Amino acid sequence: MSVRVRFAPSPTGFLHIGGLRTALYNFLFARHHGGSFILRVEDTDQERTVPGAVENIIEMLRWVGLEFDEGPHVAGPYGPYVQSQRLELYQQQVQLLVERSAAYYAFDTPEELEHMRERQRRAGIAPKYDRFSMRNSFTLPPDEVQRLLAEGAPTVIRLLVPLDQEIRFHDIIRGEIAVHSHDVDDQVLLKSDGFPTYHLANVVDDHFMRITHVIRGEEWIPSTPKHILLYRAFGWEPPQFAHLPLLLNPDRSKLSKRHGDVAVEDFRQQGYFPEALLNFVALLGWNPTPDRDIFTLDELIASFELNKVNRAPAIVDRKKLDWMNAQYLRMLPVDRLAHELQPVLHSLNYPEFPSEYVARVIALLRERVDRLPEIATFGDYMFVPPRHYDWEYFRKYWHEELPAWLEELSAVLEHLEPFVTERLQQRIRQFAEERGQPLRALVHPLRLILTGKSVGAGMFETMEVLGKAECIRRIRIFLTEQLPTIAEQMRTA
RNA sequence: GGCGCAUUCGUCUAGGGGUUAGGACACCGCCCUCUCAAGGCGGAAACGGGGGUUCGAGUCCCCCAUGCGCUACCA
Repeated sequence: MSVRVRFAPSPTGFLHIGGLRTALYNFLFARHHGGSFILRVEDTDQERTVPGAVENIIEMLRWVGLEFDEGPHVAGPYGPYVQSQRLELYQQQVQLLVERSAAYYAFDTPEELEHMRERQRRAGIAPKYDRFSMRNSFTLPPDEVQRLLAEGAPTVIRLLVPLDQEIRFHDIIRGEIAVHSHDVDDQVLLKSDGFPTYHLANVVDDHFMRITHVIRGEEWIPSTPKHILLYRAFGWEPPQFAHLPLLLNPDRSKLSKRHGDVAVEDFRQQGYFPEALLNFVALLGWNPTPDRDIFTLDELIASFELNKVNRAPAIVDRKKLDWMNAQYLRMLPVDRLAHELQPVLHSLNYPEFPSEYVARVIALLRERVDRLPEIATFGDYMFVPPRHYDWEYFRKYWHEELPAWLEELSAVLEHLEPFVTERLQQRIRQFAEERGQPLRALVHPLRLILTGKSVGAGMFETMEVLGKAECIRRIRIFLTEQLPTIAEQMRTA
């Protein structure tokens, strides 16, 4: 039987990186075994469903390169893939359970349930549906039950959990897990609005969609016994289970927005590469080989093994993501990067530049930043003349004769051909030596004049990319507009 | 409270009876150097505690502690 797995988000918000990892592991498992990767939308809670959430989830997964084989947007033989479109199926199936006495009707109001829990809390016992004291088909006479049903009174259907039984199941990641039926609640299966709860819909769909492996978050471990009970009651073979460890904030709390960005969309917006984000998230809870950290999707697929996934939760470390993204920034082809940087340059209102030029700037600066968009800000001087100068830096290398040298150097550069790194290096070094100065006495002022900053790529490489005309222009502007006043300050200071 | 899951450097992890407990990020130092990076070299840094089992436990078992999850007509 071929492997079939599903990613089953509820459309209640944006895809966050925990969801991304769950989707990724499902995807890796499916691809590794040549199986199918299915999207199923679990929108059984009318109140919490957020319009547009499904589209966002699909778009984010597509952005990182995870494509589904079946789902609401691609169809498939086991649809519909949206639970709100399968209500009739759940209702039919749960009816079977009632007929087999594996489930029963209950008529309690929310207030009655609240009172029950209040009593239990005061008595110091675990809150759990009390089958024998509430209003349901156990406590009510049959004709009364019939009457309530006929009247259309608010009704739910609950799972009849066996009284004294150990429920056990095997988890691929964690091994045997056992829970006593005492500790399993008579879970609502069909809500009074006719919608199924997660538990019912999940089991029914996994069965009819022929899901072979359920790979989901650890928070589902406590309800898996209910699912096992349902499979038994239906007489179906349960799928295999694998519960993934949680992803945590740096303070070990459950991943949340309050601790920074968690939505995949946020990372995209900040200029992280999809490859880097996916690579990073893949290594939270699993690693293909301990000797390196950078893997292609194909490599991840080839080495993925569910039973090698860790059991302990993992903390999301932004620093490592930054490092990983930087690795990709250095190895991705510059023409792609240039293409992606153009919109950023545009949004910053920089003039238009040919991709050829943008590519050269990227090659020049990519080792100095973590994310592509930073090139536009860190290297702003490659696109517009410096507007601010780091005078502190300038002061450090100030020399009485600097104004004169700059005049002379400007003339020298005018005649330098070709205007390339090696020639610049050689000529400026010679220029400094002729004046009994170390190279840095010229390079630093030049850097300030050309870039406004104290940091950046190699000066000669930078000059070559900037081009002769622009270099000379910036020196001339500096000489006439900045130097007269600044020189005066330097002398008096 | 009950039930469940988990526990190796600060973080991600390798390890599955015999290891100087390895790698990566971050951190510190040195080298390189026109600055900043990158890179190279080096450093500091971990098996939560207690009992067992065994000739021998990070590795197996039990207890405790701690953390997290679940405990809805949410998923």
